[in-house]
Amino acid sequence: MGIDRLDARLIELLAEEPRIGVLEASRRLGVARGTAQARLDRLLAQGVIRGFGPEVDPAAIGYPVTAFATLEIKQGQGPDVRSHLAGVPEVLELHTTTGHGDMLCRLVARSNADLQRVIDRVVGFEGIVRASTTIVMENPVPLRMIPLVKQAAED
Amino acid sequence: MGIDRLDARLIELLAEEPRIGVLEASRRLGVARGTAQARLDRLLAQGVIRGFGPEVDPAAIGYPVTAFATLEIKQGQGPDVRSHLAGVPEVLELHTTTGHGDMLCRLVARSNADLQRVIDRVVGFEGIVRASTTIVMENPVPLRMIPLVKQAAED
DNA sequence: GATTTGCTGGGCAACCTGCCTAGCCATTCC
DNA sequence: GGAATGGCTAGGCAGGTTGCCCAGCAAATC
Repeated sequence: MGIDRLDARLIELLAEEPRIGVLEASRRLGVARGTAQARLDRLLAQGVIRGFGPEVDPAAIGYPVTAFATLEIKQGQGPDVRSHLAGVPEVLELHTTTGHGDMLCRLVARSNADLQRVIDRVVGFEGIVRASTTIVMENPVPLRMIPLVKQAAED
Repeated sequence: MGIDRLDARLIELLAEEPRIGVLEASRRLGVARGTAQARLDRLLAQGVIRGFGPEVDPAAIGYPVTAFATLEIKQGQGPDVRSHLAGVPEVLELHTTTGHGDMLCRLVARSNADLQRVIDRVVGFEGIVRASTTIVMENPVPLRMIPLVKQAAED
């Protein structure tokens, strides 16, 4: 039910050069095509690989500013706040966290000035008590899974 | 240099069904294959689409716990802390933020108990003054770009 | 010892990709 | 006005890939 070294190498390979396809991957891994095919099918079936969606860079479409906002929610307003935030395109993701009924969300904006508009829209909602925002300056480690995948394969 | 409606629909289509390929996409969009091809090439060249890497679900490979840690860094230790964190597989991403020389990082762990080990490893480094961690309970809005892409197309 | 599971190596038709051509149309430039 | 440019359509072609199938084999399991 876990993941082995072959799986990890497959994922790694696909992460580096997503366009190669199963056949080429099997060649590089030194296994039969059927094997690579079967592994990939299994990884998809198990949900290890969710899909191969295009990774869009918000900066490249005019949203170079990223920020994280911590929201304090009024008791029992969780569901409403969620659907409100889900309706804001600039909210890229939303997590509910431990603590004071808090949420953490990732925002993007067209500029620092525009961020104000986004934040106003985010917090302009009955049920959000308080919000604190931190702006991202750099992203030294962009979202990555490969090191984790490698580690997971050692079991 | 921006993005138009056709681009947005293309991205949307590829996000929903990444395996369809250019030909099928062009059919569904009602344009010639060459057009879809050219659009996709341009999106890739411009960096709007970074790639089509596999989206791996950490939970499915044994890391169901997600947390965010805010780190306070000692003056001038930024670069060292970065490379330290880059070496920890459980650190999925790292941002430097405004404020007190802070960083924000996303962590995963095998369990709540295991999270302690991860945090110890993260903060067990000369240069990190303080760390505060919040555990993610739910993820009502998983990372998404489509709404933003649609909005960006309206310009 | 018998069965199951996973891998290999190969084959086949259908399909897609990368690349190219030619014509068309609208916008832009001289 | 007239020409050039850029983006789209429509089609063709060779080569590679996919999806699917089979038989043989080895190791692990019962």
